[in-house]
Amino acid sequence: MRTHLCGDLRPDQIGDTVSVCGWVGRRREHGEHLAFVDLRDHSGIVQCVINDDIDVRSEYVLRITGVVRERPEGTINDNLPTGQIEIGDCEVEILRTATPPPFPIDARADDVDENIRLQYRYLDLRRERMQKNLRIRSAVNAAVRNSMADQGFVEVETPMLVPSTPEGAREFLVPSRKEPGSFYALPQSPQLFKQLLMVGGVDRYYQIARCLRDEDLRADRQYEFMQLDMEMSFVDQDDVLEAVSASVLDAAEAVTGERPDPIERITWRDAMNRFGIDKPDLRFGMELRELTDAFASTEFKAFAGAEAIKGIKVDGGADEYGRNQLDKLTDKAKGAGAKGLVWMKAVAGDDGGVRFDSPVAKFLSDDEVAGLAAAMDAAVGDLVLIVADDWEPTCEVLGMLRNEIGRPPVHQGPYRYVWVVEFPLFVGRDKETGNPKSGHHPFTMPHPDDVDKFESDPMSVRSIAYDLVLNGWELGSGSIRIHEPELQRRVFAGLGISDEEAERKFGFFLNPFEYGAPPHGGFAFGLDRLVAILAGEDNIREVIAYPKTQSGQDPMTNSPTAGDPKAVEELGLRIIPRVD
RNA sequence: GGUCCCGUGGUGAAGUCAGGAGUUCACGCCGGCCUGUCAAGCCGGAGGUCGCGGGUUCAAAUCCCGUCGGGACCGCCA
Repeated sequence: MRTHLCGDLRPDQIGDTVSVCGWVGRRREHGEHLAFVDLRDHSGIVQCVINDDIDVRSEYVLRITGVVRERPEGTINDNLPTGQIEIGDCEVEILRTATPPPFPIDARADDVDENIRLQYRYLDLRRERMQKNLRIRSAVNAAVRNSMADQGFVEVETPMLVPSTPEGAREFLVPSRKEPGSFYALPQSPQLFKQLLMVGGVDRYYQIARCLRDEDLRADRQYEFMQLDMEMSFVDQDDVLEAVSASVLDAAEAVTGERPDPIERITWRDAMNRFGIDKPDLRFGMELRELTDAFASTEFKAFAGAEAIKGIKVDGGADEYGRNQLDKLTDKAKGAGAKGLVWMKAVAGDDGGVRFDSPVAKFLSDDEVAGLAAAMDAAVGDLVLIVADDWEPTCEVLGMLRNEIGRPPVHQGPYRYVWVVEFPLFVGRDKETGNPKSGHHPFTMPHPDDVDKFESDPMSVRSIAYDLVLNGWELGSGSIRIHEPELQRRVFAGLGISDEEAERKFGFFLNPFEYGAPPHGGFAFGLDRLVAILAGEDNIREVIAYPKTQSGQDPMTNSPTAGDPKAVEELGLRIIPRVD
């Protein structure tokens, strides 16, 4: 039907008779004998000069055959890639008329209520921004596939109907018709299957896998999302990190044309100490500073005896933050679990040095003030925020404040990838049993140097688990897995899981290891998140063709919908009336 | 489960704090004029249950209560 794409026409084609197909964008009519029509397809727009009085309206679908010609002197449009030429002597074929769209099919729809964009997603997708995002996504998928294939990985599909597993994210359940009362689950990840592929001798597996989790939605979370899922046999952590790095950097290069620097590494403990979070955003400073020593012998009660005292400095923030805003920051800090927040404004002292304006200044000695100014490297006009508490909450609260105050939108600025390694094996404790909980999952390899601390100090045991972080978003995580039973038993013991319980909960998964599980490890990273950041979006819905809203609905199809009573009955289900 | 923000012709906004006739602006739509525009221009016109329900009031887009929908975040996401 067509010889060229609209956006591809250039002065090279001058004199050629071409056919293009697309949608009518803007029209500029000058009476019966002259009209300019911008014809649009996914490649861009081209101006067609129509000398008939043919009636073409917004979003009509046309096939136009005409001659490419140079635009007359003074009518070149530098804002368009096709702006040097136009199509004249146009023969217009209306392939389909159209009712006017509810919103303009151009950048102005960026401001349209997202619900309306999603209701008419097929129109939204016609826009340049969405076309660009879909193509970036496709390029990332292709680059990742190429990269994995180049590295000797084998693409294997795993089932979508899987057994329900006891722990982890809430699953979507699928009722079985043949066995009423029984359910499949949709996979929250292919974890079980990929590790068994290693037992199966696949050696290097990957899959662009759809994962489903019935958890609340966010800017970076959808019910369904895509992961580059991979697993490798006979490897250590470096092998996995290198393989993942290669595919991520290949994908980034495919989109931006520039290969990022090798990805730096930081330990979990350093990340917490310096940034107060396990997914640090390295694009800006404001690092946490250590103040524990500076207040080692303080009389100030809020600081005395605290396990950790740390601060962050807001450059020039003294004037910017009034009492009102400081109160809000304090509320936020308390909301995050802090006992309180100490703020100090650096002002000029009588001796030319720095002293601090603060409600607590009077409790601090001259030595402490000097130590604080030095440790924070505070200059006149700076705002210092200090938290004193146990080590982890101190870090977390300041990390939250650091992000709150200094963090740019996720897509902005340079791309800062970072590996966070040596995550703790256990994180927190179960509210009911008091047992430690797995940081990553129960099959994660403990750090070999820490194995003897299992019983004496379990919470300090590190693991061979790692996250990949980009601009403060967790792209993904992985670990080296436990492949031999004695170590697995010790980890289960640390988690408070007995042999019987382990057999009951995880037997189906671990018993196959008895037939010879190779040492193995793997990783999975979220493609939606990577694509969103590479596309300059701060919301993964913008890079998903048909996303759901925060309440899990699709305004275009109105799903979820009530189940057909017959179908429900056939599944052996009965709907319980909702009680509020 | 919680905190905060938003909902006004097809679209985007102003109006809401401080109640007084569905008022205004831009885009779009319909009709007319117009042979070099590109956010075309000029003239005219149509189009709204101010998300929904209740309350207060002589009077509600505006105040109060509830509810629905959207968004950001906390919880949750081994």
